[in-house]
Amino acid sequence: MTAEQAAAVYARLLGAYGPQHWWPGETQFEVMVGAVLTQNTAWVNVERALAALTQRVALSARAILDLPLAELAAFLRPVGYFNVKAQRLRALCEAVEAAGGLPALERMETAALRHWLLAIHGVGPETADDILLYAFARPVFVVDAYTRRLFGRLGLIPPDEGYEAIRHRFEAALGPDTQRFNEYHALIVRHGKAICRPRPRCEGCGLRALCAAGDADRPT
DNA sequence: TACCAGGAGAAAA
DNA sequence: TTTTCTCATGGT
Repeated sequence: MTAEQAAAVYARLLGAYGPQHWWPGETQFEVMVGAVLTQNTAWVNVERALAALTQRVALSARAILDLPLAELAAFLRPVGYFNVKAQRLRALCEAVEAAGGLPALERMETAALRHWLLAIHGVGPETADDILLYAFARPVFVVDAYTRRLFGRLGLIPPDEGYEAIRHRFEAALGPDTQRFNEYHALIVRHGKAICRPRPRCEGCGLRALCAAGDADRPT
């Protein structure tokens, strides 16, 4: 994918949907919590769980750690995988507390912070990059299922390429630009929710004219 | 009824 | 090392 292609898709998406002003979280810590809870889950269900949780306790690492695990899981029922996510959220909170809180994390270099995040149980590459970009404003491109689907169909990334390779591809094409990474990923998700669905195949997708050769999964 | 939703980790091959 | 399975509720 060339810089021109990356810029062209971005311009199309921005023109179609306008600025998205992501992430839909009020505070730095809420963004971190939301990143874990939204794993393989629609955001509307994350909002339900967050509303239930914050009605009971303040949204802080300490307050969440003080909740019994079963009670925390009960609040997380709307997001699905609630037993798994209760453990993952607790692991995140433990790590934040052990690190000395958010100010200590803010002072870390991006590579070190990413390494720290990936060492937390339940934080994989996408969740780590969500947190880096949207909670810490670091220039890291987030690759998710929508990104793979759209750019695979456009023929701009190989269908079986790994997470890191795709991330580097975007970062090389766009240059380190936190604001653009933020908006670009939000627009990809918006497009994915609206049009670029798993099936039927992208009918009516406004980006079809950009489709290149070589992807069996792209629209016909 | 079947599929999908802003994944990740464990287990199996 | 790579692939498959499991976790699970809620909406369409």
